[in-house]
Amino acid sequence: MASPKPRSFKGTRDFTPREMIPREKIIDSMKRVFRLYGFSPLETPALEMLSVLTGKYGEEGEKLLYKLDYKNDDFMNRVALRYDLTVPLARVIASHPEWPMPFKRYQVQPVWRADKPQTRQGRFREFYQCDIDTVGAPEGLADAEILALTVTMLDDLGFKDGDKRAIVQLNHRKVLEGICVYAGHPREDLAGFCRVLDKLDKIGREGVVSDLIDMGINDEGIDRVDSLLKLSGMYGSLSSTPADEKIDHVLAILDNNQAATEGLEGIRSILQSLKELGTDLSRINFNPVLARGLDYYTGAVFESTLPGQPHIGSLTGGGRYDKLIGLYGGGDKPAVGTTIGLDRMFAAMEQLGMVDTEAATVTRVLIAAWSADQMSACLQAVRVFREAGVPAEVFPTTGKLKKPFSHADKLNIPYVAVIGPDEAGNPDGLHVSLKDLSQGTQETLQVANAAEKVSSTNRSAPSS
RNA sequence: GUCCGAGUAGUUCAGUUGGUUAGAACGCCUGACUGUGGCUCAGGAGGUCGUGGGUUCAAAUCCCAUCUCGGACCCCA
Repeated sequence: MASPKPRSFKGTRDFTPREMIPREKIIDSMKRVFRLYGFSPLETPALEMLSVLTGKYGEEGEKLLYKLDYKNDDFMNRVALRYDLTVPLARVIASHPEWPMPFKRYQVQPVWRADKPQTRQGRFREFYQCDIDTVGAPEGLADAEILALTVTMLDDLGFKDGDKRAIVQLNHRKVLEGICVYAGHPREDLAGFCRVLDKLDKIGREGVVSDLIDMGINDEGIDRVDSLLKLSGMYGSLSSTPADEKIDHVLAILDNNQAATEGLEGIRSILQSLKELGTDLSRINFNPVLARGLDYYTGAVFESTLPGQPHIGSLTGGGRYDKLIGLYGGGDKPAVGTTIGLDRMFAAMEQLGMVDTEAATVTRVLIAAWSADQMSACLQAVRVFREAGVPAEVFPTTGKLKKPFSHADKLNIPYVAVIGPDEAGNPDGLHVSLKDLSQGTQETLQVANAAEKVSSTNRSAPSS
């Protein structure tokens, strides 16, 4: 019987050590920032009751749910893989009404979506999201903190300058509602209207205008929307206009629309808090036509993209969802948060050459015995390295030293420590011959001194 | 869900109007090197040409089907 070729499910990947090492580094640095802002860790199950997930993501999102087809046909007991981390959070909050508010959590776990994967665009069927949310705080500071954290995070990871510069875009659902009414489009189809506006960066101003005409919006409405498209910041002279000034522009255009006015005031207060938090406001672009797809947003919406890498979708995305938690009973609780797309950021970093994939192992010293007689000396030595905090391992076979050296070279292990009769039998105690593979230099010294030397030299910085 | 393109060694690919035993580079293994990697040199292993059918004296090559992968939409992280 021929065994079938092993392969992984489409849209899922294995992460090799070469990828996991930089990946864990990124996650660690993100978690550190989350904690600095007062967010605490939370995890939820991969499986959710189907009824918890349905009706939250809109028609498009719903199609992407992985529903589990197992023996139970009873709808009430059916199960699906989680689609995001926001809805599970809402469920957790709704089932713990006694928790003190505000509640701030971060969560780093995979989610699953049944759409067509496209690697270059950083889209997969299984991918990691890093969510931060604040529940139980009104619009303002909480929203600003999420944005401040997002900017800090992106800068930390290197998405700061030139073609690597990420831009955070900010808008408010109520502004969109105002624009929809102003264009003369029925409010019931706000979602459809938003979808067209949202395509601005992909199909351009002419594309949006022609789509709006197809929707049945008249000439006057088109002119009105067009005057706002110019303020998107996606192109043209107004792209560098300060947000305050743009808010005034939009306010002047939509001044007798109550929803828009409220939305603009919301944006203004978020920007004020951001300023006081010390965030560089030039990283934030107020874009009155930014829409975003998910149905549950009610207030501010935001996302960050790489204008230099348009094929990669948004790196982060989030917003305020004041009505979602109330759907599970117990009354509404306001909430705001963002998702940081780890895999998409990683894909972008790989394509931009920002990832160091040199190291295939975490081991820093490989210990090799000249002959079987020195094996026990090797075990003694590896213990010394480990106690000094140096990741070390013993090459398991003896024979030609070419093998352990070649192995170390292939995995980019920086040091090899050889123990032969001379080192093991040194009257001053156990010695090793420590070779620095990148320099090609070697010296024989006490094990403890070798461990000291290795732990004091940092791994060389990644070449750019 | 819609529209394109591609499947040949572990990887990236070449392979003429259909014609002997299907090639290269890199990688891998062995040796030159019985206390030492990278560089060099010599040798070696590795392929049912995605799968199934058809045309033909003859198919990696032409035709059909199918599967898989990649890209562009839609949507999103």
